[in-house]
Amino acid sequence: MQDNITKLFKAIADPTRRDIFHALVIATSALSITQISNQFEMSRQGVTKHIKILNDAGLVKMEEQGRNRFCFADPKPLKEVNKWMQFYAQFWDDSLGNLESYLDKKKV
Amino acid sequence: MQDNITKLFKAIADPTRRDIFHALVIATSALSITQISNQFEMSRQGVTKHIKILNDAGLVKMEEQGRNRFCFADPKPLKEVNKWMQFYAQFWDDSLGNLESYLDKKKV
DNA sequence: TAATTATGCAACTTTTTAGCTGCATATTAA
DNA sequence: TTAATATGCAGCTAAAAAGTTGCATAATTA
Repeated sequence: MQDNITKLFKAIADPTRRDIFHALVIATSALSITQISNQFEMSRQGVTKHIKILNDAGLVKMEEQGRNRFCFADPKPLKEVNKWMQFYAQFWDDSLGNLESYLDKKKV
Repeated sequence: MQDNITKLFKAIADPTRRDIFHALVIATSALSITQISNQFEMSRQGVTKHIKILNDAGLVKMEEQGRNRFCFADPKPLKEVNKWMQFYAQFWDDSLGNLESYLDKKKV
């Protein structure tokens, strides 16, 4: 299968999933699948699939309560994405200069 | 078509493309398509396609020189990804507390 | 108990993605 | 000029992704 970081990147690469994730992050409480589906012009099963992918990536957690399955966002895994980006951040500005400093460090 | 941020996320969602991008970032000079291809166990045309996607996302720039097309990385667009993540960073640690502070801010 | 509601599972279609091979062409080297 | 090299373009395949509908089932509500 795919490694975790790839799962993460793929999970947030889809605009609908970013929207679902965002809705869960700013929600004041956990939301059931149906509640989430109602916010999107897509079938419930379509939303369910997206949530499964977000869940596999660790970005959404669930809690069953009777016939409801309440979902809530867990942004922590995004730390990994941030970590991945940190390496490239040194090249964002003044890229040549920073590249040189990176190469210097590498030599030492 | 896709919006820029989605192009960016999709570009880095593929592990091969992250590898190609990384190779270009740490390269001491621009590399031709053939030079890049030689570093990967994949056909030149496969690599070319990945580079096109990275180029569309703005992460790779090119410069033609005779029969060569030299490629080099441009990590700047990743700033956008970083910006996207900044919003969620406030929920990484002590997520409930920070969520509340976000909600407080929203109310004001 | 009967009707409603929330959900999962399975099967299917369509689109996108990742990769390939083959061929044409332009540039450079012998 | 001939051979080699670097590349693009087109077309193809296979697998993955995004989304659908239909049906079954468990939990609630009337």
